[in-house]
Amino acid sequence: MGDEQGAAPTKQRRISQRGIATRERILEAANRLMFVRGVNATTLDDVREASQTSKSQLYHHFADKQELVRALVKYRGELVLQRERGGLERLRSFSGLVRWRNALVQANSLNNGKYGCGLGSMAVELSDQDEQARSMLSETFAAWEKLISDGLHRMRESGALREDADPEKLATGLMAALQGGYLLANAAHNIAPMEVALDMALEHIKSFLSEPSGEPTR
Amino acid sequence: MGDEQGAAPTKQRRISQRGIATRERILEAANRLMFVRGVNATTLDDVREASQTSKSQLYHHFADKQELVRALVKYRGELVLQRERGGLERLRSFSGLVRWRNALVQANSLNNGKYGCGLGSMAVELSDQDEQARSMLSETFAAWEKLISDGLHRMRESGALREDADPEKLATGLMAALQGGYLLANAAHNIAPMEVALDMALEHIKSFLSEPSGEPTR
DNA sequence: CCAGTCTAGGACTAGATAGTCCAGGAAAAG
DNA sequence: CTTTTCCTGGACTATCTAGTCCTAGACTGG
Repeated sequence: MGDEQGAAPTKQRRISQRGIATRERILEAANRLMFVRGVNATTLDDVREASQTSKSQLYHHFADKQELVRALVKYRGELVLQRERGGLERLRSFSGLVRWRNALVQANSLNNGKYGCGLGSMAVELSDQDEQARSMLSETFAAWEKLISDGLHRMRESGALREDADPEKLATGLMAALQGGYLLANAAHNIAPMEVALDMALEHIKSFLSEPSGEPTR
Repeated sequence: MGDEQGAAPTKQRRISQRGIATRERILEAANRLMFVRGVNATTLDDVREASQTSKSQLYHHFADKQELVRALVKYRGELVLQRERGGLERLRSFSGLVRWRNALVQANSLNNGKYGCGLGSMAVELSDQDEQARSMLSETFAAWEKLISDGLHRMRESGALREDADPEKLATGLMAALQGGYLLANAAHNIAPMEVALDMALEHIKSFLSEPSGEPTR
């Protein structure tokens, strides 16, 4: 992932606190605007205005719009992964997954599912347009899935999950249900499909829980 | 959705075969281009060139780009529903679902999952941009889900599916898995996540099958 | 075959948008 | 305090794109 912002390797730029803050302000504004309007429907002038900066600053910190978008992909990816690490890093039980599900649903129901997943929508918009962005997004999804599958591995090692459970596949299925849920909820302006989808995926995982006493699933 | 092309209601336009063919050619070209590049990244000049028509024809048949896009949403929706009707209308068994799954996977693997679902990608791109397009897409998704849930209802009535199965929820879950699968496959340029996601949803449905043990699934 | 209406072609315009440039100001270095 | 380097502002340009307009040709009904 280590790609520099276009600065020559020999000539190292001094970068001041103010500069860093400006760059951050631009990214933050781009993130906000492009989340609601989409990447292609957001102009640099929109970003400039919302970030209280100027054209030359934009082009000082980012070579062109494509680089800004790529930086945003990275930025948003890190935000999501950081948030998800909080909810998944210590995942050790099925009830932890349920709590994770509830947090996502609640977060998305604040705006009635209106805007979908920040990563998923970028993936749809950019995949056929910017190969580098696509591969970064793909890696981010993989890292996100790994947070889930790591948790499922822990559950399997602790005996909560049966041996024949495949954490990677379960994580992929859960992620697909999540993304599909976001998409349908966004289209319908209704959070329900997202809940149904996540519940399906959780039910599927549940069917791999070890059965200390009770019936298998139902 | 009977909205006229801007013509006054009293004055009805004659429309010739040639005109119909031109309109169709435009829609077909827009469909093709916007499928691979996305709606916003496709210009009217692209459409004009690809359809071998001219600006005035575009604006003769469609009031503006928004109307063209809306017509495309309808057009593509009808295409998908027609295709899906073929695969789902006579669905009566689990193995029918498996065949349906295989057909979708095979169709999408032709281009390595590169372009996702024509409806899903439009939904992501247009939902926050054109309320009317969003609601049409939402209705199309609902109709698609209904094709599935109708099949599941038939399965329940015939006793293949248990009484406690909820066809609507199962259909929503399957649709979400499908859309999420498309999205992840598109981002990864790899069909595998779509297969995993669909298999999860089918497995979930399978868990609601009546159990006279040996139910052949393949 | 004539008139009126529909269809086609493509040049043209207005506006938006990505990207450039340069002058002035702020911050660090000595 | 002076110099150098970096940061900021915003006017400016070239280009792209949606949308308009005018002319010519084709079809249909009488």
